[in-house]
Amino acid sequence: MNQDLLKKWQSQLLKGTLELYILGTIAQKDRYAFEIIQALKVLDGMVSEGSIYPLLKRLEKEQLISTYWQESQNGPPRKYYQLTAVGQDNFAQMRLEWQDFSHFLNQHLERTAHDEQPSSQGIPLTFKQTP
Amino acid sequence: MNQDLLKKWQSQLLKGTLELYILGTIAQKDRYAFEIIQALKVLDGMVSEGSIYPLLKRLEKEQLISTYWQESQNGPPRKYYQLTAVGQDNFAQMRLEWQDFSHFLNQHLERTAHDEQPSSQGIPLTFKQTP
DNA sequence: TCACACTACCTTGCAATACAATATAGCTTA
DNA sequence: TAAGCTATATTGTATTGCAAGGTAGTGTGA
Repeated sequence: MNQDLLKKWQSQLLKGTLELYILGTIAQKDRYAFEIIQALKVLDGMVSEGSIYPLLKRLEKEQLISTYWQESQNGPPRKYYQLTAVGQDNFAQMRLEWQDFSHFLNQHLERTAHDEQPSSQGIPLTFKQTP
Repeated sequence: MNQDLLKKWQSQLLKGTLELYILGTIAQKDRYAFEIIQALKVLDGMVSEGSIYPLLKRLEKEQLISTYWQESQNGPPRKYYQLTAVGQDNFAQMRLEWQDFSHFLNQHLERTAHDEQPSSQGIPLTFKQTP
């Protein structure tokens, strides 16, 4: 497959989910941006600084996270991020959304895999019918 | 949680995955746009026409799908979409990407759920180290 | 002392994409 | 003729990931 296309698609996959990932990371314990960025470098350059800082800023603006500064033994001081109460709520709900969604898509792909007898009633859908 | 925020996030979740979903749908059997749109209406208005038509156009331009017209018993003629050979390849690969990715994120969230003893080595990462 | 590397922060401009809104037109039925 | 459904399509906007670039503190070796 065209590697450019693939890369473009990967970055599209990140939309939305990157936010969830970061919230999850911070939910574990307080983190500073550079720490997160370093960790994500393992992903073959799928994510870069230019994504993280603006995202963190947005999350702070939306009051899902808050920050505090702390000295470091080796290097400049670090700006730590922590979940607010609202952020925790939000995270929990987004997490459920994600589970529903990924489950939905996986089921759909499952069907694609091994049914060649077309379902007579069109495309079955099972994703959350929340009112 | 703020319902607007949630809705915005849902639409972000779709980025990238909508493409995969559509390819999967067409992989099952040839489809026309309106059929897909109708089916997706079940999703509480998560997806609308304005997303589907441009997407299909893009996929055609990238030669992942091709089209043919066919008369309908009730209404205007329909434009059917089918996967090309390239499209099938692409679909298969995107599907693997998706599986890796969703698995990765689920694992990450899993860790978030029930470890309060912080892993001493920072954030563990297991997502595909493809060369 | 000077240069370099590393840690750490941040901003700007661009590209991709979902979506609301809107437009067009054929077919059916009253 | 008009309404209502089927069906396709386009335009403009907002969101968001990312490459590229910038600032500054700390440590190390020549």
